[in-house]
Amino acid sequence: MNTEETRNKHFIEKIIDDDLLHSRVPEGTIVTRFPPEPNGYLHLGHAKSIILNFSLAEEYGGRCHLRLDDTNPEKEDMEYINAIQADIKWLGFDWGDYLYHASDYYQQLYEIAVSLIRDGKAYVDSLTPEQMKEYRGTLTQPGKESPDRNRPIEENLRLFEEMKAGKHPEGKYLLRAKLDMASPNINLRDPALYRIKFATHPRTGDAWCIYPMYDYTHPISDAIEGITHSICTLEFEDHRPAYDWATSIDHIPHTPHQYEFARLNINYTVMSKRKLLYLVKNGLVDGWDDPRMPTLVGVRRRGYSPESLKMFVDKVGVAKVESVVDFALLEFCVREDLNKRAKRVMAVLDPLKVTITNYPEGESEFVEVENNPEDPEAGTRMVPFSRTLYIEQEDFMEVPIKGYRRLYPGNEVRFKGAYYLTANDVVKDEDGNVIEVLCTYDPESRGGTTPDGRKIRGTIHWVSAEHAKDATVRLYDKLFLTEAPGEATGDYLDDINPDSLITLTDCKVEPALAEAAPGEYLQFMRNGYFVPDSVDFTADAPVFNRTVTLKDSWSKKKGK
RNA sequence: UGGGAUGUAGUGUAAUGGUAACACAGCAGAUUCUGGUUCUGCAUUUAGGGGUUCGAAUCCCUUCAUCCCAGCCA
Repeated sequence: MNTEETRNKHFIEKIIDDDLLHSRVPEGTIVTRFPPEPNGYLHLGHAKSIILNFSLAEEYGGRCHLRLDDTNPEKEDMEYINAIQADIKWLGFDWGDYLYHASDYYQQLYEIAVSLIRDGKAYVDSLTPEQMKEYRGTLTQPGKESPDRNRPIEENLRLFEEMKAGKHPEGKYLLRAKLDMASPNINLRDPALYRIKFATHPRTGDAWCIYPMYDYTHPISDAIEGITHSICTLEFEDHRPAYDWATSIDHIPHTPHQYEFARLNINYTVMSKRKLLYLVKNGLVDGWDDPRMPTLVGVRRRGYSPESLKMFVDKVGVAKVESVVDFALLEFCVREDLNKRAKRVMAVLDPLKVTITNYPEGESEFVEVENNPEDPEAGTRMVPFSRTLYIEQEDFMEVPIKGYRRLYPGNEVRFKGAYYLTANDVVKDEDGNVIEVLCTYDPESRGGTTPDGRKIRGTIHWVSAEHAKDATVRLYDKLFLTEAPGEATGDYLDDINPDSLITLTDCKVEPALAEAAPGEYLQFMRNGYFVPDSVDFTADAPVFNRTVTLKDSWSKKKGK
């Protein structure tokens, strides 16, 4: 639901308001539905549709059905049917008792088709696919009527019955609606209603060998379920007349209406099932749930929260303009949400050893660090501190650049929650690389403040060397290098980002992180938001995925 | 080029005849035990051309641009 203080209603809400005002809604309540075809995993584009449909139902006190649109057994699979349900639940929506499948209506759909034939409104056609194409005409030229268009009703009835009984091979016959072959709208040039397919359906098995088409099934399914507002994407605008035709067939119990909105497009990614499937099948990613994928299983494993997705969809809005949303908006929403809920912890991704020369050898202590400055309820935790620590390589410069306020010789910085340290000397390897920084600490600064109240410009994170756990950290970046993958060369694969995944294996993390729970939202202080990987994380070998970086104004400034 | 739709800052979305706005992105600055957060400020917008009107993003005409449709896919 919309959590903004106020937001202008979008055009679908305005339509609903108007329908409610004029009592055009049976039962006085709206009914929406999310109708995916179970032929792949759900992605961010589906999330927009799911959130739109379910939120509308919540907002108006109506209900939202989940209907699996399973009318093409060649493409559909139980794997997808299950995954879709899991994804919707993860998003936080519940269809309650209203789980349906288009296949639930096969018998009814069949009977309606028979009545259509009886009424002379549908006929069995024997045109081959090639002839069909030819007879259909073109965008600028009307089609012509099939010789079978005036087949006697009795014969149509008999043939359709034979189709259903499996007496004819695939492609031999087709049941078509008798509409208008000269219509400028090609969807009205006697659309196919039923085709023969000897395929095993994931739910009905081999019970049927004729399967109803989308333009016939979808509107009638909506009508049967009492859907009031059937919301779909823009490319179905041309199908609305077919939708209206189907819902006006005699004895259809109710007349739903279709409204179209613009699908969600995001730059730097691809959203078509075909392309995503290709990435998976060819090992360009590690599966549908690869954290770089725009699939719901992918972003979930990446560490995006359902709330951040809802915020994103809310900010994107609902309109009829074909648009491409900036990836940065998605990342903003993720940060915005995670900032409130992520537990702050310290993890060093690129370790550099620091030794405190005036800290007693062999000793250690615990310092108290807050879990989330944004959330007073989050409390604090105790983190071990000792003579030898790790900090980020980035946080030390032997010769500091302008504006640098981290550790450098002679500079005093605060080690988060612990003490003030001053760098005095470095140890180098034979190549001249700094491999260790020698510091002294001020025992008076324990807890991060001193009695004299002196100001410290820099605060950096750290872990105690002897207490730290080794961890693997996966840094994810955009899957594509360009805003519109494939736009320049015609092949989206040309724009794949070779560095979309960087795996760091020598990271040092706070000991408590070994007990992190997969899916727990974390912020590695100053590094970004991370989540334990839901597949590979173990206490012995922790693996973390970077969800999103922190906003970073320093690297920009530094680059100038 | 037949039909259907759509054009508002860089991006997305409001404003439906009465001061063009919100968010993201960008750029400054302040605050800060995260160069994060928070706060403040700045720059940038009605596709073009006509018309109606005291007044037009909004109404009319026209041009242009973009998207969708010729599956026995959804």
